[in-house]
Amino acid sequence: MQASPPTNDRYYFKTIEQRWQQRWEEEKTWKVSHRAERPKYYVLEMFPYPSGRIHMGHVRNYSIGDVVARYKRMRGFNVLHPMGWDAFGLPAENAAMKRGIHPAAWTHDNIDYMRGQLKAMGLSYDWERELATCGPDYYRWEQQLFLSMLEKGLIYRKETTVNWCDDCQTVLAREQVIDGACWRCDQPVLPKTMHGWFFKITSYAEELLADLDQLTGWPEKVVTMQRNWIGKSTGLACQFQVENSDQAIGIFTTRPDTVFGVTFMSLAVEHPMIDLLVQGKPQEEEVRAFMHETVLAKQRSSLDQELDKRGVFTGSYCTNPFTNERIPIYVANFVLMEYGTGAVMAVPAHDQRDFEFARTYDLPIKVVVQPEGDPFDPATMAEAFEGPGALVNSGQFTGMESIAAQQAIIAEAQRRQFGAPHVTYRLRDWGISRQRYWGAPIPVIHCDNCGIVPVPESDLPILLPGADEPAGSHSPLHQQPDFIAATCPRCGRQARRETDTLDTFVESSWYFARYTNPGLDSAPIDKEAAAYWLPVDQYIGGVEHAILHLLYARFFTKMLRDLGYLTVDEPFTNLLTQGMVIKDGAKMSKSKGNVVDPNDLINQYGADTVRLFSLFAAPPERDLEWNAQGVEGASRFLNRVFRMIMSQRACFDQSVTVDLANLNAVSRTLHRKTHQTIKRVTESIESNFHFNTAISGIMELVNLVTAPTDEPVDAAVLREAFSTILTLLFPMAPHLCEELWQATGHEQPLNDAAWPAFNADAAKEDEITIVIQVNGKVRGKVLVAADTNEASLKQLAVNDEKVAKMLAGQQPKKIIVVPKKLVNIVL
RNA sequence: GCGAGAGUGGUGAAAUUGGUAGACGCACUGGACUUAGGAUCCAGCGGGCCAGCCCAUGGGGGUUCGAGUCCCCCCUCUCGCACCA
Repeated sequence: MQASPPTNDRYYFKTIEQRWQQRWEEEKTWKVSHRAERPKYYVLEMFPYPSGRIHMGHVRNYSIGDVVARYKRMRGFNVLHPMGWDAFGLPAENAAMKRGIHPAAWTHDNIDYMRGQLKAMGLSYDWERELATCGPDYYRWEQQLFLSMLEKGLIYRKETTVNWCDDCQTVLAREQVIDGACWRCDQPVLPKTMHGWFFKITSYAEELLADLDQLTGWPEKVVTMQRNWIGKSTGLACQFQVENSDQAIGIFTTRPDTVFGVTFMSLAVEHPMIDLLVQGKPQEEEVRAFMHETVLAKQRSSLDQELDKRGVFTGSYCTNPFTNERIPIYVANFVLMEYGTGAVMAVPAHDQRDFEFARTYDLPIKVVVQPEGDPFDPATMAEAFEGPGALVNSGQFTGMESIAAQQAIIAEAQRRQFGAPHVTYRLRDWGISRQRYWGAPIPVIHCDNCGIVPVPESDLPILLPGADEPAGSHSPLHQQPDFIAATCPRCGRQARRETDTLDTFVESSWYFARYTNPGLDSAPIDKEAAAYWLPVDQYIGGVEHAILHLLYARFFTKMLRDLGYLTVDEPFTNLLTQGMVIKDGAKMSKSKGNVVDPNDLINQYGADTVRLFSLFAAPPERDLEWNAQGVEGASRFLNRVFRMIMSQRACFDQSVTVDLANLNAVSRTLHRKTHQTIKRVTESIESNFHFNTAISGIMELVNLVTAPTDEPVDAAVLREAFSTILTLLFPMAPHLCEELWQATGHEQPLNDAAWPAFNADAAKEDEITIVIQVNGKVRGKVLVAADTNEASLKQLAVNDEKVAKMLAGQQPKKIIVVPKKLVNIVL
């Protein structure tokens, strides 16, 4: 290794950073194994999509993760810190089309470039674990997991109305539809009927909800969002017999206590029983016209505005099983087929939507829940009463309170066998079929004889055709006859290969488990390695993944546990959702034209400066306001550290230890501050990763060392201060600190050093400032020995010149002494 | 509408269990060193009358010897969900 001559006045970050990066690369400094004595720590940043080049959001995300990784290593942990690429997806296909190249080529070029950028940041990854989800060595195992899930009944195929993005020519999951538009291209989403594959995530709904309580290391906001997304409702499922028919309509309600107030029934326009109800009725034509019109209106309104409540009578009636009342059946535009049963028992007095509908069509309103106060008058009510109260007009349940009545009514329905307690979730099964090329092929074969036949495991992987030939086709698979042609594994006849590819969110749902042994060629997951490393101790990424990715990953973890691969229930013990990088009041983005390219910054200031700035400007969970001058500030600080240590490194020549008894005042103060800083920095990192305050603590120590003094500083104390500064700063600015560590004569790299030990005695102040207050207002300060007792403090306060003046001889009412803090005199 | 979070100097932000509000940085001002300084160093830096004091953590109440911190009401902003029966 070539050593550049150390100089006292110039911090050549380029030379320094290249030298250490090269050494880390050659020595594979961060290679880890699950066979180790030390306790494990798994820190993971959400892996990037290889879009071209890294942006400031990446810089921030990976700087935070790298500090955690390096800090934990210094604390003695065996740290797993991997990196890879979420490499399948639409942008590659779009870019490929635009440029006339293959998506694989585009993706791999981007990966190569971005890998170089990450290495230029000096991030401490175990690069031997790098994986790209578009590689057959990754998706082959995903295909195998698909087969296992299929076998277990966790995957099914059905025809549904899907969210179709015409621009992207593909289906979207419900989670990928934002305000009626595609999450990627922002174009309106259209309904389309087609066959698709689904993961039965709903069979884990209860566990996904219940285990949220375990996630105490997650931001409450994310837990709440997931809870709302899963959306559990409990209530009564109940049958309403259709008049003159052997059919019944099933309904679900969370308010069984209002069942005596039902005055009509509303069906979604998609409800399968409508045909039967209107057949031969005079209303048939009107109902069909309404259904048609409503379907069109729902498409046009792109879901973002509430429609007026409208509907038509079907001409049919059903019977309320509790009252035997005759209930007219309507079709209504506001009832959702996807939730509950698509049929609603309408209680206009106690549901605002039903109320509006009833007022529009002049339907009866019957009050059955009455809170204390004046009784409601259906004729004059301005809105529905949705709160609890005592039941009225409710037969045997009259007089009961809502909550008790709900239980009693459900019990009654059960006893009389027309209803039962029921739980409904908002969460729906995860549609995973995509009609695009650049994704993992779904490993099944369609046979006219045998139906859907899984591809035998020995035939895996089903390779994505053309991916390893630069000129290969990247048309959607349903347009590639060579791919489609297959023989049925069961009967041997000609059959068709499935042409859907998997949603890219499938890849990111289990990559963290694959990292524990990414090269394994006999199974998707190395059970031994996964048992050692998982769960991820600290996961770090953007809050935009609060629902989608994090819910899917949790689902996969539970599913992989049930398949025998994992032993944990939850994948991520602690979650840090970092804020956005903001410039000029808006998120940095190409479309806004306010991006700052990390490359330019690294070239101009060096990786350490860029890292330091992104850590110092704001705590990680908060948005980070971009500020060019702030980068200058970070750069200035590192230069100061460099000059400070290079100009005084002679103190490292002798190895004397700190001799507390013989220190002058300046040295004693520095020794104390050094230990106080260790405590402060450690606590800032440990409690909540507030690196901004950790860095300001180090800055204070540097300020003290460089402040002019009238006494010489003891060499051992100075050396201790310098070592401490370098060690504490190392996780944030590793290149500079390693360089200075070496320049001060250390043989072992700082990377292998331990976090400095805090000495409480050394940090203890022997003199403290006591604040003197009168009536809670600061009136003076006095410097006293730390062990001054309460009585003396009181005396000191009363004798204070200013206090004495205010007292003017009178006795204070009360004197409050807070040890080591203040004395408050109450007049 | 429902749910969650946040409002502190010119600015990014700090403030154990309630205990000196504004640490640290940026910007700014003055000075030193310099042919020069956008380098570096020293000093100042919430507001007002510039002494002593008063006013200041979105606004208004309250609890307390003492409130940025706890309680109640209101305002503003951000983010999620949104006809979920």
